[in-house]
Amino acid sequence: MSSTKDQIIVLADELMRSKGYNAFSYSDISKPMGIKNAAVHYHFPTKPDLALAIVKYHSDSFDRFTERVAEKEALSKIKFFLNFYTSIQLTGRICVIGAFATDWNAMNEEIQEAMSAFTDNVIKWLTTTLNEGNSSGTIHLSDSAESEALSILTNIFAATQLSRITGSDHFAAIKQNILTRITH
Amino acid sequence: MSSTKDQIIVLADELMRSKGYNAFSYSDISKPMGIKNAAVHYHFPTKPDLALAIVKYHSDSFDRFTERVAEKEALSKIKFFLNFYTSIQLTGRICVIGAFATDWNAMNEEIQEAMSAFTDNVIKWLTTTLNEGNSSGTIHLSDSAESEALSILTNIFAATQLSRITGSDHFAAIKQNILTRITH
DNA sequence: GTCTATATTCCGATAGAC
DNA sequence: GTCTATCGGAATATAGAC
Repeated sequence: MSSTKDQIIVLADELMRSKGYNAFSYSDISKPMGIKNAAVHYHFPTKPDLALAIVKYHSDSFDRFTERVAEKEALSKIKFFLNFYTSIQLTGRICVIGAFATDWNAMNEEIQEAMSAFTDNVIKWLTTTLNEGNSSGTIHLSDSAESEALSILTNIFAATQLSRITGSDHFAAIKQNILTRITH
Repeated sequence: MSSTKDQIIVLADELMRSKGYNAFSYSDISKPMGIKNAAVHYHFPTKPDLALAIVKYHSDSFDRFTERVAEKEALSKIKFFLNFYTSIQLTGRICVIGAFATDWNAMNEEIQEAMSAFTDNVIKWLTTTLNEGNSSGTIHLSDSAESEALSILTNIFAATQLSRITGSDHFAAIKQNILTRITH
């Protein structure tokens, strides 16, 4: 049981990450939900309001993710992170970071700031986790932890994009390459 | 001196890679060029025609690039390739691969096939070049050449996206990380 | 909180003159 | 090859009843 408002966010997020922000409309949300355009506008008066809600949705989801894996070993945390992207790829979507980056100049400042804060959070978590694993010996770093974090993040989120164009085999190869790199 | 048609393609490409395909309109092209909507439609009857022209434009540009560097040493080729992305980043745009990937499900089959062929070409060139450098000893590979090619490509094209959100320092770090990886 | 109805604007696209 | 003029449609958004 989730509220109409929550259902709208989930659906809008799916649309955003499959067709792009400017390719979906309020009726793409209202029709499959069996409600009217005006009902969506009641919950989210403007489309930027909807975009902002999508950012917050991902920000909250990521916070829950980090809490869920907090007690696990570092390399295991990274694997859970990468497996999350596998589920994105399997459903034909792309990572929210790339989706917003592409439409960046069509977004207002409030949305941009929320996305920046969220993305910085992801990078910080990756950096900290890589350092953890490096200290305990399960992860091997050949550059600074932050540089490796940026490398891994761009690898995996771009892999969801690239595999749309060239096929899912490339996603698997990129994911494996990351694991090979940090464990050798 | 370039034709109106060529100027339209260049401008449409800039718009596509700064605002996204569905965020720019025919008047975004005609107004700055000082012509009318109908003139753009004369050269490109439909918007998908314009998108297809953008793909061909990049495909031709890439072919000219590979010819230009053909006689250079492998590591030097890779550096030219990465420097090309630096110029993309400096102008605030993103790589065309990511731009089309995000709007993938809003594109017709003809465009998708052209983009797939172009992207495969880029991957093949990277793979061949990495093998070249590995044989001559200037490039170090710790995985298959194709996996490393995919890793480098996703790193650098996603870096143009990520740096929009978190700043240009991250682009520099990712680029440096690639070079460190293949030379150590 | 959802509805009907509608306002407004913009977009992609076309016809026909020059 | 570019223009004026315009069409049809879709999109965001709002007013007011229920």
